[in-house]
Amino acid sequence: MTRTPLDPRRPLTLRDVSEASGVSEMTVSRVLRNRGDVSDATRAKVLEAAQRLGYVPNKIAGALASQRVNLVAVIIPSLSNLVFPDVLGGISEVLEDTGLQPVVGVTKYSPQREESILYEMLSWRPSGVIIAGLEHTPAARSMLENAGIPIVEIMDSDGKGVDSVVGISHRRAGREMAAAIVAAGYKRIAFLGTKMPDDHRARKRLEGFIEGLAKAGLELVDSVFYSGGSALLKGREMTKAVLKRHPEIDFLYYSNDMIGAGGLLWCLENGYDVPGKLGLAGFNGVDLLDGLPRRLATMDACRHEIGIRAAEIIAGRSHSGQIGGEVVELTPVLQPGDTIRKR
Amino acid sequence: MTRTPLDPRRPLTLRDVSEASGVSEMTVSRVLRNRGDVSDATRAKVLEAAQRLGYVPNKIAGALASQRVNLVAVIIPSLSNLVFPDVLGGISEVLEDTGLQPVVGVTKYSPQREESILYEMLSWRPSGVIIAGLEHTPAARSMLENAGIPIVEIMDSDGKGVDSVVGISHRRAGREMAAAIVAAGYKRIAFLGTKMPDDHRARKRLEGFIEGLAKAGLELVDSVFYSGGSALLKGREMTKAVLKRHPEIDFLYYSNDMIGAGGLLWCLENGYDVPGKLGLAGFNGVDLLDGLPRRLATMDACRHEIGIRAAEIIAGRSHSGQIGGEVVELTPVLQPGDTIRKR
DNA sequence: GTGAAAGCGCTAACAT
DNA sequence: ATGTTAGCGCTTTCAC
Repeated sequence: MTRTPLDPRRPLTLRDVSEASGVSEMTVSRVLRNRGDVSDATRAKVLEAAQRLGYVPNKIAGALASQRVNLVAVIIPSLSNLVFPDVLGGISEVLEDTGLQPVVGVTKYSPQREESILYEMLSWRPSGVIIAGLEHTPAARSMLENAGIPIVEIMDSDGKGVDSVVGISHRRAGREMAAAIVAAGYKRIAFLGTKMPDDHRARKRLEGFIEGLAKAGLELVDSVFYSGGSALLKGREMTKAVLKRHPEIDFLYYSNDMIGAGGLLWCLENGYDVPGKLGLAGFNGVDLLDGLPRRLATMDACRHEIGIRAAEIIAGRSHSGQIGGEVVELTPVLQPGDTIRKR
Repeated sequence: MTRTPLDPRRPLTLRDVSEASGVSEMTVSRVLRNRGDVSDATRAKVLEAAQRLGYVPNKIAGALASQRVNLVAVIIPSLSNLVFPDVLGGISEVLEDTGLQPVVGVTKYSPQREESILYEMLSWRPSGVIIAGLEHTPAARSMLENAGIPIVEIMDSDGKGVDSVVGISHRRAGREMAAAIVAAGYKRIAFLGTKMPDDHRARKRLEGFIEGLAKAGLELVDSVFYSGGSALLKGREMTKAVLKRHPEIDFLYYSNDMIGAGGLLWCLENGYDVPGKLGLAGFNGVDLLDGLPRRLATMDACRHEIGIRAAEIIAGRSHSGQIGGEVVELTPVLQPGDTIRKR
């Protein structure tokens, strides 16, 4: 399809607005970007023409000329998680009044996908990258190191980041949950999680949890990992299976609130004495828990604040004023709810 | 900051790869895009150099030169909804092997935000737009009409679209739910929804529902709208309130499954005879329902398939082969579950 | 199979 | 306050 000057579907250019308004391209450009001094009269002429024609600027050309792109790459493992939408909320909130725009990529917990999404996004020369986790393929890590833009790795602070890091220590979260459970007098404890070899944060929580139990001379009675399907349903099924196998269990630690909620519903329906004879806890602090018949014990993962702090670093508005290499470790708070007994 | 030729943070260009490999920029470009004939020897040299240097192509320049952008704008109202992540899943699935990349914008149900996000996205000259709903500001509609690229409006088929449309009739969904409820013998019916003046699909479902009741000579006993907070919790609260106000109610129709689930849990805890004396239904068919103590009646909104069909149209792979103006009306299926009594 | 030249639509820098 | 010039880093086109 050739582009004649008369083709009505040819996207409009600055030149069209320039001709329609009798003002130079440069001045049109200035008006449209609110730059420099332009008289009210010409400004009005230009805006009228642009609006009448329905001109939409070409950011591709603009970005190439100015070497500036108002995009921030945000790379996360999943959207169906309830946790990442919260992080994104925090990010948007901050970026909204900076002129920066988040662009989201989803890796599905695959390091290979992460690598290729990162490559794709970097090829648009964004102003910064916010990426979940500290574990990346060597190629991805090297891209991040050489990108020459601010990088913020989020969610996890257990390890060394490429540049800035905003997260929580999942290992510590696991340890503290173990400590709370032990302190409440539970002794025969099992772990239920989703099978996600590349969910390093869930893995670290489990490691910390085991460590915490060990400190009290305890070991996990059992651990189960499922994958796929409705998390709520999986939580039920896993709970039923593990309690059948080990009726002596007195505490179930779930790797996330959704499966924990499923487990809680199942236990209540089946007449378990929660938290008297059987304690339960999840992780994340999702607001879905507010609607359950009983409050599942959990730990707030600071999702919204992680988003805010990460975006602030990218926007150069971080509290510290530091340039790069900032490390922010947030502290998740244990919410004992009604599924850990009081002592 | 000036860019000396020695600055190690200056992004690499084709020229750098060209010099490092002793091959012309043009040939490097061909290798990197797998275009045209290049001898294996030079191809190897180029790839080696590109990899060694860590070259990441500049898509901005590429897009400007080629007038081709592999981006598809996807504009939706919310991510925390459980429904849009499913649509996105369908979209990605299809686009994955077309070289196209979805870029997501979230409007929060604000027409103004939708307009500005659309403007922003169009300024990157995407290859297509997938946008939720048929209702837009006049300016947004005009941008869509003049964009000169495929537009697919999704989720809703009750109205006239700009170009292609893939969705379901929410009015009809409401009518059919009403018919099913009436057929089951319920008579004193209330509606519970979230207060969302710009959620046109929820509005149309309610309108269709009222219409369906009218056909049987019935009227809504009550309707309640809440906003904000955990949907599950809101569902509980609304249910409690409305049943207190109108104890004679024998059916509750919820505008979405999440508040429906909250209502279901509350009713079960409070000893209501569901579905004998009180029937319940939601909308969407979210898989969370699988994990509830009883299956909430619902209607599948065909979210995943909507994503697939929309993406196929953008990718030019639609079954019909039609160019533009395609209208696909999907048929939501009533899933009676265990909360509508059988006759 | 490879290279040289022109230009995509803008904006930085420098006039005036 | 407004205009002119020279690219931004690629790809298209055409030449060899």
